[in-house]
Amino acid sequence: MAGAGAGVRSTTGGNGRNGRAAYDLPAVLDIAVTAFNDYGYDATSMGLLAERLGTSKSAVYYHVSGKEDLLRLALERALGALEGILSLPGATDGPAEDRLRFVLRGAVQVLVDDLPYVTLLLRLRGNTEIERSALERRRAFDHAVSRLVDQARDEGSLRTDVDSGTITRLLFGMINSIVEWYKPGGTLTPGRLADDVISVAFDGLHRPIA
Amino acid sequence: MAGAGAGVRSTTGGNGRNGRAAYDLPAVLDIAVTAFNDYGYDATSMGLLAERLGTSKSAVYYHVSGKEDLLRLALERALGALEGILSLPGATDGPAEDRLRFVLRGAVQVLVDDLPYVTLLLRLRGNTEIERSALERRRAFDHAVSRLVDQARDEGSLRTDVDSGTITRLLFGMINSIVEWYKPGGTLTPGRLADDVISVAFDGLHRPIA
DNA sequence: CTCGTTACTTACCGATCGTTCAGTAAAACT
DNA sequence: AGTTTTACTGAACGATCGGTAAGTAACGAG
Repeated sequence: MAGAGAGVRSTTGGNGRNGRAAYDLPAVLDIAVTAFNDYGYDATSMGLLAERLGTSKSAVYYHVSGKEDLLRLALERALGALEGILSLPGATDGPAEDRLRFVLRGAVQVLVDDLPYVTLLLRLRGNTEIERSALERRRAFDHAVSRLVDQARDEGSLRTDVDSGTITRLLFGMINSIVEWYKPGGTLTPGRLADDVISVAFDGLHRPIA
Repeated sequence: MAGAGAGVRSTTGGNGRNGRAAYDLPAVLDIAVTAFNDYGYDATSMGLLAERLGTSKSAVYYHVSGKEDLLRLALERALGALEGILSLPGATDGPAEDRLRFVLRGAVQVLVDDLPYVTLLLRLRGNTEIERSALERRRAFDHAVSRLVDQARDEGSLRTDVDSGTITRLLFGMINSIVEWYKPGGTLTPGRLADDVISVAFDGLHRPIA
């Protein structure tokens, strides 16, 4: 066993089958995603990943088919979490403004829960097929929220003097920026963060009338 | 003269001195920044830049000392434009809320005017010394805006139930997201965009009371 | 113990990266 | 014309990249 790394072995002493104990794939993915966010996907070498895992480059290839496979797995996790929001009852039943609030709150929650994974998703540029298909799914999610904004407008809840596409984009701009500055574990809890985001988005920066 | 590219020569037939006419450095920078944004700084090769310029790789090195030099020049332009806002009279005189509105409007204007340059700045990760020093200047700008938010709060213009740091970050999240979706030349003019941003930021998404 | 399966290790491959260098074409100056 | 200065060309450098091949150590099953 070479290297000075921690050695992220499977916590289960064995896998119930023959052979040596394997590295924990989720742990491998965690380290890969962190590195991708630190240095950028392209600038992160498989050698660096292996070093951080305390193993060799080719050992990584035993678990994943290649660098793009790591990216694909990570993006799947982020997209799955986001898409899951839309199928919850709170996103499908009730007045449009309530559903919009529910989805936005859920998005903040997912952002915080899977911070590095969503960070990776939000920084994609779409230069490979994997990135393009992930971006397409992300656009589908954005579009679903955009429809909620339209419905809330139709129901009279939202202002009509600003284009609804602009509103949706500014909304996502605000929410997505969270991955660039939020540090979990501080005094700002995820729940309070979601409250603040929703409140600022709907009521603005001015002091409340009441 | 090899290559099939456009050949971005200096528009001035000569430079008033000896020797051949040179490539226009600003034009070279434009192409470099566009490529950096398309593929990411690391994934953009000097070979690709040369190809887009209709030149050879080594010809680029006659004008710039290296890849990082291109990054440095580009970031200098973006940061200079942003910092310029803060020294204008509108940013230094008057009530804090007015100054805040002025700076936010100016930031939107700079974002649109120097879109690719600011885009590059906003995507930095800070892995080289050049990136780190640019990020420090960007943080200084952010901090100046944060102080304006604090002053506006002290003057009673802004809500006090949300942390001012959170407010500043959400504000910048909204504004900075513009580089990810705004396409100049459409029906949404820069001035209207700035109006919408300021209006949504201060008054929120709800329909106006009046 | 032996055997089969799993999980690696070391060494290496071709390709591409940023960068350099010696030579040369093109313009202005005399 | 010849000279000087500027702007480039083509080829190559060492380093590093993602990925592979062949051999081996570690385990469970019999």
